[in-house]
Amino acid sequence: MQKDELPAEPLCGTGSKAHKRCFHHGNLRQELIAAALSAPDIEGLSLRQLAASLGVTAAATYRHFDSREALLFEVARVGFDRLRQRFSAAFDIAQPPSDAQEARQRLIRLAQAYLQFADDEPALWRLMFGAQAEVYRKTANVHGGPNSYEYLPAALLGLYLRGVIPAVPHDHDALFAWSAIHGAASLRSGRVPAALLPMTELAQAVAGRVISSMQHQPLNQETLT
Amino acid sequence: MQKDELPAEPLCGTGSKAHKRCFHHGNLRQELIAAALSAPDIEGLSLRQLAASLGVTAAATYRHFDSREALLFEVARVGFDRLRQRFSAAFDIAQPPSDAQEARQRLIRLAQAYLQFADDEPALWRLMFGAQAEVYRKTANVHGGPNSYEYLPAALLGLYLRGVIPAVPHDHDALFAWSAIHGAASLRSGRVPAALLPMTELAQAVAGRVISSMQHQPLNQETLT
DNA sequence: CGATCAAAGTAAACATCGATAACATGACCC
DNA sequence: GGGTCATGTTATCGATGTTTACTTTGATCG
Repeated sequence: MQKDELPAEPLCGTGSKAHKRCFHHGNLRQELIAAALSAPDIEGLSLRQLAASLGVTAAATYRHFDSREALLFEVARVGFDRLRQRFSAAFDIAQPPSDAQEARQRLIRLAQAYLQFADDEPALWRLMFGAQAEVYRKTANVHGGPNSYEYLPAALLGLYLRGVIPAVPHDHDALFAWSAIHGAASLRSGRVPAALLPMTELAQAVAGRVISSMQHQPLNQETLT
Repeated sequence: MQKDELPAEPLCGTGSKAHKRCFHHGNLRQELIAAALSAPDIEGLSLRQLAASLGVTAAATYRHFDSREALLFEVARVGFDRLRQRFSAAFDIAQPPSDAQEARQRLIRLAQAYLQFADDEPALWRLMFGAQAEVYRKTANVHGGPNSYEYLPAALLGLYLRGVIPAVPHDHDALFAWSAIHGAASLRSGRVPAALLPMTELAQAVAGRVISSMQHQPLNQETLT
């Protein structure tokens, strides 16, 4: 895949400065995580097979992780960090958008980053947002820097700042936007035929409609809370 | 739970009229499905435990299902049928909405049915729309009657017929609406805090915004395809 | 330099799982 | 009443996650 994000874990010696590596296999911990990351089905992977693929016994994994779950937990952590990196590439959260057009593009790029991630790393995506999402989501941001969850509200606020939408976005607007983007990614990941259009098109369709939903005050009949 | 939907499977005798039951355990097939339906984690259930809970050996299940997957497949079928029942209770697809207000309420009720289902039967929901969604979705409508997937387009068309939205809904509109509703259910099912507001509120917020996104023609800058 | 000792591997075992094969039984039909 | 076949049981297999006991390794220090 690519070089990984985790800081080098404690090597062998306790107090001394980090030498090269310890002995035996090297730092198995990282390799286990890396191997798991590139597995076609992360949630369903077998510890024994994973260990064997690294030329190591299954029991060796328990020197580095309490359980299979604990390994997946660390894998999910890497996943959330990768997602955050993609978000940070979509726009600089510290800088307001230059104009209305840029404000729109930010939301589109954000949606596209989300969708592209699900496309690029489907197994990792399923681990992070699948059945066990509740568990793994906790790992979302132990890291420093801006939180993954800050980007969407920031993008929506940018739309207001540049006059694209008439009111400060409500919490419900952010939830709605997240739902729409996440739902689109989920349907696409599930190969729902309608969601399999070219991704830039999908990102624009979703982001554009999210913006459209906020462009006019809710009409008289139903208050949208 | 409730009495189940599947027609009584072939009893013991081939040709005769249905007597009481066959012998041994009775119609194990139905009871396996029923027991699986009420398991706290359907995807993760163990055939052996399930069989044991019915006082039967694990091997007995293979008289009725080719594999564990085949059982889950049938469970998913029941799930999709239950979901369709909820949809059909939301509105009569054969009847156009009486007026604009009713057209709106139809979409809200549809969203609420979807969300309520995910709330009421979370394990079944995860089976149907989780990691293996692609597999199980095929079971969605073997049944007769209107397909689950027809309700959403019908609701959107109703909005147009009653003048709530100015144009015939595009396929992308239906995809967007589904994404938003499905995404909201997914976030809620994953206990994302923001999605844990009272469900009627959530349904209104989502459906209202879906409608709002279609109430005005897309503005000049981005064609929304 | 060599003894020490903890970190990091192995090997073997256990319980559980899905799945299969061989056998047993009892309901039904002629 | 005997045959037959659907439906159960028992026994077994290979794979899995996990634990235990043992061994190996090499960094550390007197």
